[in-house]
Amino acid sequence: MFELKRDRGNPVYLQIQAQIERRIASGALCAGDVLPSVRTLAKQLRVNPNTVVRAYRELEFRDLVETRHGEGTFVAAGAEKQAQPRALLAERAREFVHEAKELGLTKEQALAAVKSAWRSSGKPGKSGQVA
Amino acid sequence: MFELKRDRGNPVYLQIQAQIERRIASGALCAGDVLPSVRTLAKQLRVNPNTVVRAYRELEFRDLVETRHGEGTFVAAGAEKQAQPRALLAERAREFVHEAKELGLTKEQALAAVKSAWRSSGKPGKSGQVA
DNA sequence: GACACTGTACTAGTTGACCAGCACAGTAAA
DNA sequence: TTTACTGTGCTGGTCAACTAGTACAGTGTC
Repeated sequence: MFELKRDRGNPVYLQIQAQIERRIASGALCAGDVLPSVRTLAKQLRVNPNTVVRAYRELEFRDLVETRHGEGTFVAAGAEKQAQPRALLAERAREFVHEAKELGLTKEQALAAVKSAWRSSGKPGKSGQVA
Repeated sequence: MFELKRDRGNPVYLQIQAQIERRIASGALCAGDVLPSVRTLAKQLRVNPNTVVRAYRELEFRDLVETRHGEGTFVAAGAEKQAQPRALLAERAREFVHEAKELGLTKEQALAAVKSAWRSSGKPGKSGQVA
């Protein structure tokens, strides 16, 4: 059974995504397993089907699931291997957040640090130093 | 001289904030130094004074600068010590981004991981909301 | 007091993220 | 073919983040 916490800044589609991801990483969902249809899950969670679609789509983008029009959505082959490094990254994220909180940063500031790092890592040409 | 890159997802006020912070961390700006007035800097960067105000306000919240109504904005005493751990965090952010990119994540997914970690991390009071 | 500077506060427009509503299209079994 | 399921695509509403416009208020010098 899937569960949601409805509050802003905690998008539903990301929660759905994360829950499926965890089940794949833990082995509760295996390659070939069928996921609830978008309508079924949407009804269960009392959200719009499109919200579930969005979660499924991102999982598909990362090759964790496979959707077949008219048939359903399935756990992809090799999904577990995809999901595990993700779990590792979640651990890194927790470490980063821990340090940020110790410095008294707000969530926005922590996110800004990541965004900034993302930009400057993208273009190894110049290091973003301005002064 | 301050510089901006105008693109979405890279808020101007955060860029201003980051540049001032770097100058403090590097010693280019010292305690007591006066910063450009909000209007001066706004004119120079071709943005609205309020955008500069927002940057200054967040820096003030973190005790990096001190604003005095009618006088100006100054680098706060002890600002350098505040700025240096921040630079360390930027390093952590870079490491995190590096790993995320190796996993083939998009920026949005990496940010989602941080957001998720932020939520699930302890809720010690609240995280110093600014606005 | 007049003036030129400084920061402050309120309001509004633009944009994007998120979610919902609804119609459309593919698949499979009776 | 019909029916009941499946996913897809388009559109619009709501909300928050970001930025701008404009008026207000404090400080210092003449």
